[in-house]
Amino acid sequence: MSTAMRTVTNSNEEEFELRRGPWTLEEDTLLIHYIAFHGEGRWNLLAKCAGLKRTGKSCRLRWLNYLKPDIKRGNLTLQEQLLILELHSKWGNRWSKIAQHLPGRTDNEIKNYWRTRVQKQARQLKIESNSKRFLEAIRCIWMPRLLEKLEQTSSSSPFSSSATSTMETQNSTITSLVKNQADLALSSSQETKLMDSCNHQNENLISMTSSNVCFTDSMRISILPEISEHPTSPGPAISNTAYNNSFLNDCYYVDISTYDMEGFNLAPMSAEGTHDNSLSDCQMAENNWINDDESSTLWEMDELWQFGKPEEEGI
DNA sequence: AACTTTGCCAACCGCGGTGAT
DNA sequence: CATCACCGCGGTTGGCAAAGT
Repeated sequence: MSTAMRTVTNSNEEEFELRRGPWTLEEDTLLIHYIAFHGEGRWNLLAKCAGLKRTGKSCRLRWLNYLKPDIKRGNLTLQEQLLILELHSKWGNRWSKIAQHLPGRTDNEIKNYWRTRVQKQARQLKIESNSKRFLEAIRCIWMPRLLEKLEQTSSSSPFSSSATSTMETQNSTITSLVKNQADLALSSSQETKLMDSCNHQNENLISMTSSNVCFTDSMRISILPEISEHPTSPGPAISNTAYNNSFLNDCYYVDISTYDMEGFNLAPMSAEGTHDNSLSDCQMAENNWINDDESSTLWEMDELWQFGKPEEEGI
């Protein structure tokens, strides 16, 4: 039987065909017009009244994830990625809740992003995507990297990228926050201290210089406005966000000076690179997990290796 | 060029919460 | 209070396209 059509027998009523699978243009039009006149909600009733041979659920999903006028299309911007990372660290797989803070983005889209991009990295590192270690990697490497990239794009071509063509409100808010944070961080010349998880592992692989991103209790990234439990439009209010994850209680210093974003394409490792042969054991990530134009790869092989190593030292 | 693998995303499914009866 | 229907959420799957071999 075709997967696009299933016969459903209703004990009380006539047998009718219930469509499944991809929506047709005609169905979309029907749904759009019906909602335009009658509004959304009461999905089962809506499906019947609109003459759609779909379940209410299906209609709701189609509307919310695809047809709704304010749905945003295209790659997630750096800001959006940052938001997702941040909010996920806060709320976990509460996709709907997270989506409320990304106007025009659906929970489905965010969920897909997480599964295809983020969890993929965890798989390749052979660590649990919800493990402390991976969360640390996200916070200590990925988010600072996004921040730096944001900093670069906002200063070099503030009006050119799609990142600035969408999410204008959040963009200006986050960008300014990011800038402040970056300035703050970069002005710090404190003694370098490696992240806990990187502490005793191949320290020579990460050359530290005087410019470091410094995350301390008092100035944790703060890239994001305080996100309320009940989001209000247009955008979240601004205030400092303190990370309360226990594993972040330590002060993390992440050297970003060694992360050459422009040349950061994790091209196939050269044999004479700085990397241990044992890297091959680690099934390192390929070079394009955030591979659209504006969000080049943010992982460095060295860093991945640090996090990809088996749990040790009581982390 | 043909085949296989991988990535992506739309859509479906099952479950739990909630309100109406 | 119990039951039912509906709704929303999160997990999972299927199918298509691109990339790789």
